[in-house]
Amino acid sequence: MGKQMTEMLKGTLEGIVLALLAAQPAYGYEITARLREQGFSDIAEGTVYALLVRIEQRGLVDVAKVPSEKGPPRKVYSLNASGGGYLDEFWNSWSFLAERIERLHHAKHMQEKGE
Amino acid sequence: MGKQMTEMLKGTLEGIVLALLAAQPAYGYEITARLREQGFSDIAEGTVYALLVRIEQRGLVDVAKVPSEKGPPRKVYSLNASGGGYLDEFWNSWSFLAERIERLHHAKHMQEKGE
DNA sequence: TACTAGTAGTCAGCAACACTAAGTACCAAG
DNA sequence: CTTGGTACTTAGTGTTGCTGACTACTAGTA
Repeated sequence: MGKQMTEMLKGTLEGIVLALLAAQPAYGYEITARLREQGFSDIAEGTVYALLVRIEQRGLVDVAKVPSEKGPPRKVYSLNASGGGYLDEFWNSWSFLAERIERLHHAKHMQEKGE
Repeated sequence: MGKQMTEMLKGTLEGIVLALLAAQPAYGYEITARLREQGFSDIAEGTVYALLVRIEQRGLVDVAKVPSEKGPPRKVYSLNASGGGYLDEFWNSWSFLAERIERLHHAKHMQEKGE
C-alpha cells in the first residue's frame, strides 16, 4: 500500500469499520476479510484488531464471545447507541472534508482544461 | 476542531496544501489564511509550517525568500515537477478512498429509508 | 506422528502526522 | 514603549496504522 493511503486511512479506517458494524455485527477476522473484498487489499490484520480494541475501550461497540468451529473463539462486535452517535459525527466530518477536497479536485480539472 | 477531523486530516492536509500550491505559489501565513477561508477554521499555524518543512525536505516544492513589508521575510513555496507527480498520486489515493467510503455512506441512507 | 495451512486473536515497537505552546523577528500605530 | 499584526521556528505530546512475532485451535496430508 502506498504511504499516502496509509496516512489517509488514519481517522477514516475507524469510520469505515464502524460503518461496517452498523450494517451488521462482525468479528475481527471477518471485518478484515470484508475490507479486502471492498478493495482495501493491504490493510494489515494487526491494524484491524488494534482498532477494535480501541473502539471497544471507548464503549462504541458491544462485544460477545462466540465459539468457532475453526480456531479460537470469535469476538463479535456490534455498534451500540454511543457508537451510532459517534458514527454520525464521523459522517459529518467526512462530508465536510470531502466537499472541500472535491472542490480543489474540480479546480484542478478546470486548470487542466485551460479555463 | 473535533478529534475525528484532526485524525482525518492526517494524510489529506498535505494533499490539500499541495493542491493549493498547484493553483498558485504561496507562503505559510498565506496558506493558513486560505485554509481558514475555505472552512478549515481551526487548523493550527504550527501544523502548516511543519507540513511545509516536510514537503520542502522531500523536494516536492521550490522555495524563494521574498522580503515582506510587514514582518520577517516570506518563504514562498511553489509546486515543482516532483510535487506535481506526488499530487497526482494523492488524487488517485483520494479517489479510491472516497469512492469506497461514499459507497458505505450511501448504504447507510438506504438503511435509514428502510430499503 | 509431524507438518502444513487456515482460522482467530494478542502484543511490543516503530514511523508519520496534527496539535500545543512557547519563542524569535520585524514593523507600524497608539 | 507597548501593543498588535505579520511571519516563521522549535520542542514535546497523543493518536494512528504498520510490522513482525507470537499463541491457540482445527483439519488435512505426507
